[in-house]
Formats: sequence, C-alpha cells, structure tokens
Amino acid sequence: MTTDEKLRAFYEAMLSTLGPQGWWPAETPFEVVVGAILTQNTNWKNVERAIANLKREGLLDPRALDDMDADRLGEVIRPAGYFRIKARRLKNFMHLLAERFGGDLDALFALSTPALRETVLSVSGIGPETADSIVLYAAGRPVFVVDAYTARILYRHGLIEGDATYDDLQALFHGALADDADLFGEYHALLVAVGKQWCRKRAALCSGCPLEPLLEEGQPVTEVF
DNA sequence: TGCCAGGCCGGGT
DNA sequence: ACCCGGCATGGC
Repeated sequence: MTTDEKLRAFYEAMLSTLGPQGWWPAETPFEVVVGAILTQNTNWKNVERAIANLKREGLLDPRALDDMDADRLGEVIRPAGYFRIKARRLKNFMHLLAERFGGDLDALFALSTPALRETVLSVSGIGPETADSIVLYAAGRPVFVVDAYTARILYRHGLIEGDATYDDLQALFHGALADDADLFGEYHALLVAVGKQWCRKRAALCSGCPLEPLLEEGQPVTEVF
C-alpha cells in the first residue's frame, strides 16, 4: 500500500470500529476557539471545568474576555492548568478580534482560508495546532489538524521519520484526502480517540487498536516523544 | 506516586 | 536554525 492508501485505510478502519466521534465538543464556534486554547497540552476533562466556570460567570463572550482583568480570568480558568499564560493567550486573541474585526467572529471568519489561518496564527500563544483547530472546527474550513497523537501513530506505522514537521504531516493528509472539512474533522477526532486509548506517550499498547491489522511487520514501537 | 494530558513561547547556543 | 526550560491542574 502507498502512504496515501494507508491514510485512507486508517480512516475506514477507525470509523468502522469506533464510529463517528462528533467533534468538536462545543455549543458554538466561539466556544471552540476558547476550548482550542485551553486544551493546549492539557486533558480535556480539565478544560470542561474551566469552560463551565466561564459559562456560569457569563464570560463566554469576546467583549467580556477582552475587557476583563487577566488575573481574574486566570482564576476562572484555573482548572485548565497553565492558567496565567492561557488567560493571556485568550486575551491576545480577543484583542485581535476587537481591534481588527469589531469583536465579531463572523467578520474574522469571512477571510479566505489562507488569510484566516495566518491571522489566527499571528496571535501570540496560538501555534499551528490551535490555529488549525479553530480554522477547521470553528470556521469549518478543510484544514487538517495535526497533534502529538497523529505524529506518534504515523511514526509507529513507519509513515514518517522522527524529524517530520507539522507542515510535513499536514501535507501528507492534504495529499491523500479530498478537501472536506467534515472528513478532516472526523479523522482528527478518531486519531485522538485511538491515541488516548492505544498510543499513549512512551507506552507500546498496540494490542486491540483498530489500526493494529495495518501495522507493518517489524515496525519498532519504542520511545517517541 | 509519578507520569501524562488534543502546545507554545522565549532565551540561549 | 535548533534546543530546552517553563508553564500547572487533575486523573489514573
């Protein structure tokens, strides 16, 4: 199988055994933005508490977050971890939104996909994964999201070298799949589901993984990341 | 009880 | 252009 065929086979295998994941878990595009920043290197369960706090305080709003004191915001999102830096990152995004788009997420999302990605990426504290999560799951554009699980899974299947970059991985998926935001969204969610259960850091728990039948003979499953 | 979680930045080589 | 320490809470 070619790499492209393997990536398509991965999707079929994961979808047929795990079913649709229904990502992103949020009620609104703005909640996706906030969740994308809060979940950086953090368990989603912790993020849920932080978002619940924001909702309870009526703070899930661009203006409210832009106006409020960073220290108080930090206390509200504390369960998400890295709370001081994440409060700053949230406010960085809200500041851009207010200054350049009138605090209107739809105005930002009116940009072309490349311009949207670059603009979001220009915010300090928003890197490629967070930006692409926003572009895909909040704005609905066909941009593939790469994360640590994606890299670990592809490495363990011999599809990438250890020095592959974010852009390398993204290009693999863009080359193998149709430009379909729903497909990209489901695929990334499935990779995360597989990663959580069978591809944890430093652990070689491949047994029972939906992708196990597709693992090449002799591929070492050792320390990655 | 230590290790891990849906990263990213800034300073140092 | 890399490399690395720092950031922090909660679950297993």
